[in-house]
Amino acid sequence: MSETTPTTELPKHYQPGQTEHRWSAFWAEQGYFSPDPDAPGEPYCIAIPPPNVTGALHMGHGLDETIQDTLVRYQRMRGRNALWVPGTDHAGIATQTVVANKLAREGRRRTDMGREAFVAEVWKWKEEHGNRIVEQLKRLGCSCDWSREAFTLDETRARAVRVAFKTLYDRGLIFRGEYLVNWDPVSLTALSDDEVEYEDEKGHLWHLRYPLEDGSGHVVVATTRPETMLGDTAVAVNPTDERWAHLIGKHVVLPLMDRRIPVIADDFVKKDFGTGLVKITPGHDPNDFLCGVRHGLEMINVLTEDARINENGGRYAGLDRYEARERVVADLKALGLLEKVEEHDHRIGRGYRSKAVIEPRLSKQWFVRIKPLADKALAAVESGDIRIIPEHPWGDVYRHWMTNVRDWCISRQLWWGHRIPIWYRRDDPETIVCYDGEGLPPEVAAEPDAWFQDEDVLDTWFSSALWPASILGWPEKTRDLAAWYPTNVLVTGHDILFFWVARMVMFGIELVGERPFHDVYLHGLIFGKTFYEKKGGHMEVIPPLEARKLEAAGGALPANVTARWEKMSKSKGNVIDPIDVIEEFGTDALRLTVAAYAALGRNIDLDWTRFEGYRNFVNKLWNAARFVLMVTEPLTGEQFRAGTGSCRLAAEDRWILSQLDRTVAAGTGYLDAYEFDRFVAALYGFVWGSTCDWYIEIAKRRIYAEATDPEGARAARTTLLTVLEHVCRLLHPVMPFATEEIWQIMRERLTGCAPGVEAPEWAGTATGFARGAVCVAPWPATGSFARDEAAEAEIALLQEAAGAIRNIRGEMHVPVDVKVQVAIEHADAGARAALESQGDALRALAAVGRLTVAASLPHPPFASTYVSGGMTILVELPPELVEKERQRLEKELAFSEKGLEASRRKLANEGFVAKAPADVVETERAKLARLEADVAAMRAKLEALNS
RNA sequence: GGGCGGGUAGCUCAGGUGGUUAGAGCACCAGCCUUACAAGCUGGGGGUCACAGGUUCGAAUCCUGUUCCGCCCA
Repeated sequence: MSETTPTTELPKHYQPGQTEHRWSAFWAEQGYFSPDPDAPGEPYCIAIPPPNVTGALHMGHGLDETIQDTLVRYQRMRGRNALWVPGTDHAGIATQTVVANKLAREGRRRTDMGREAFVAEVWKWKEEHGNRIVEQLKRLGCSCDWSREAFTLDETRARAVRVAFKTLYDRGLIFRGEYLVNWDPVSLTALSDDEVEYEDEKGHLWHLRYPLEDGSGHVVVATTRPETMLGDTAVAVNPTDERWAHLIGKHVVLPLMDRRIPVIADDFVKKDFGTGLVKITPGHDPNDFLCGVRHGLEMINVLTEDARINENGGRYAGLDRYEARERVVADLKALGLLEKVEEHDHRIGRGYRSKAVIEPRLSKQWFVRIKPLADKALAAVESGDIRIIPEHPWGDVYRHWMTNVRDWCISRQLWWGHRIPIWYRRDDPETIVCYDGEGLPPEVAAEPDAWFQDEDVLDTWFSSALWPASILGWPEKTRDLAAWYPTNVLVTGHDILFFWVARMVMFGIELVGERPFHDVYLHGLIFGKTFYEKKGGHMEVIPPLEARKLEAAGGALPANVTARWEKMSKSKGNVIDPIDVIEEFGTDALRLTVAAYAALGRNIDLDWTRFEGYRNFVNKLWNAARFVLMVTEPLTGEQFRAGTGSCRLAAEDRWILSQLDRTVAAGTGYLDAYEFDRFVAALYGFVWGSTCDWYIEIAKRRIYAEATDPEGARAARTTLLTVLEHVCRLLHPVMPFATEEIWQIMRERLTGCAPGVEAPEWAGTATGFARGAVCVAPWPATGSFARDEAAEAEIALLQEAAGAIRNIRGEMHVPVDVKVQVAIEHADAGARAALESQGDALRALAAVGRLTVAASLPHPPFASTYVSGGMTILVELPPELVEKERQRLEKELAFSEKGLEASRRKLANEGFVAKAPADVVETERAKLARLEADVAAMRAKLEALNS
């Protein structure tokens, strides 16, 4: 057993840097977070959204991980057999790009090295850098089971991917087809629809003349991409467009290429766009492609894979697409075939990694047939098997997407990833073998030279889509899988609802046979504040350090500075690095802050200054704990074990325990409902507002009066420790480190047990001290302490009276060390008794000297007055303050009169009295009566002052 | 162009099914190093709840329109 830390040695400020590593190591040693699948307790499981293996922790992770850890810790404390599986994602394009760039800086080219050598380099990189993100997750306090850490490209996950692919292939749900894909001409790979980001860009609309074959003139087509005309195979008009009806069926001669192409009718053509005539390039435009399929048009590809014109582009072959555009336009102009050019905004797609302008491209790719999978995935949400939280708007977004989703292109022309498990016969590439075992399929092994494997790898999301099952060992029927699948909740940002969440649902249902999770909790995205300074005619980004000074300075911004909330990006200087926050404020403060921001369905505009507020809260709890530990030293473990029930509790004890019970009930409800912001607010208010501001201050009196009232001191001490111990357990899920630190100090003092050592004799007490750590202590139960409305009313009265006297003292500038004489009149006998019993507390809280309470009292020569609801408080003051009191009282009077007027208006309104519910009217009447009395009393007082 | 959010104090945000004299934290002002905490304590000032209509006895809350900001889809 280790030495108990003397309270006097506890630092005045909580020091996160000193405690966090210690408890992280302790939890790991104890194995608290590595559950056995056969252990008792209903299973509870979360699969982490795997961060990119090459990435670094950002605020989005800070939020995502905090929420998951809060849930897992909460459920673990509730007695669930809780498992949180960590892991990382191989992130195909991102990682390959990072490593290729690094090699390029060393003068080595991927294409020169060859596939095997390059992939080996990526693995090397992964081994060197993959741990960084894991270490950072640990710093966030994540209670993951690190022994089950998974990687989307490791052995187990690779097998899952092969089996998934083969199963889908055998069921006809994977097919190969020629499609127009989103081609990234820089990364040289196809991208899925959602890996393309669209943005508006200024461009032009070129009006081109295509001569009619019969020499009867020409048609004018409008296009934003004139170079694609090289691949045109038709001109289309809307069938209802009377202007051009006579052209349908005729032919035009495609300029520059001298190709004869038809004029066709298709209702996708918008009559009001350009001339109402559009050129059709099935090989290079998605709409035109579909049109081409409908009309059986020839599909001509005029671009190479790196976006140059190919041999189909005649004399333009070899030119880059933008050079070709200029040349085509110039040549058409020279031929008199350029009618006009207009300014035109259009949307262009860019690869979300490479930022290259995406080129629609015809090519052979593997696809997942989505419709049958989407139907089931849709049904799972419709039936309530899967709950999307918050339902609005994401439930509708999900449904809409699932009903309109297109086939999913899963081929990626990369080297880093799961190689497509397909082999083709060299002499007949239509002969295909799909194999889900390790190594080569038998027919290939028999004749290795006769076959070749597909060069491509699978889209990273293909392996991520299997994640909730593959982390538990699927396709093997493991004990983990039996215990923890389906997982309980998937926590992620709403930006990857389609990328990932939807695909997990589809694969889970189709391949594993069951939904991958019950709940999907989608949180908002995090934005940072960018500061701009007006300089001359333009706005300039203010660099981070200066920006932070501006923000910390508070108050309004200078006139030439404006701030906007934008996606965090380094160039804007609005990135907040969670590790920096942890260094400066501590992990608990970071977690409290993001949890407090996590209101359902909202994006988060993250403000630096909030971290400080929650750092202060952690420190507040720390100091409350220091105080409690200091003043409760005389209390023995046995006395404490007897509990608050063994004490003669005062009203304030019953009050705080009653408040505690309400907090337990509310807090539990909030966590069950994923309302983390409300949870934090409730606990913050209880700890700071109720416990520190009032209970501790009131309790001091009995502790210091121990000699005359030992029983009272014992009750106060027991209550203080009880409240603190419960607060530690309640706050632990969101604030793991400080609570473990405080709880262990307390526990060691009272039980004599070192961290981790169980204390069976404490089982069944109101505390969690039987267990060796707060992270495995039981969650506080609602109903452990009585709700005591009489005590609540008594303390509310004390708070009102203390507040009133403090207000008077403050407004009248009575020095702190001067005690005031106070007389309180109250019409109600019960209230008088309550005030009498709280007299000592009131004297201490409001620096009151003599205090008298009665139904009616002789008023002193001059006093400052507070009037409310049958209570009159008179604070004796020196006569020279009479003018000040007049002003103060007039302000109070004006305030009450305003309320009185509003109340009168309401009750004078016949409609209100007739139609409002009786209890509302009754409440209003009582309010009116109270305000009338208050106002009358204040007026009388003012008159007395004036006489 | 279609859809969905949002606009509440200088800043960040609360305000489930309409009924408080509209709240909190930070910032601001005044006073306090009162032995748990100055990362603190006490008091105070500050909002025509984006705008305009409407429904209702009653609207920050419900409806319509306008406007601004953001996101998603085409």
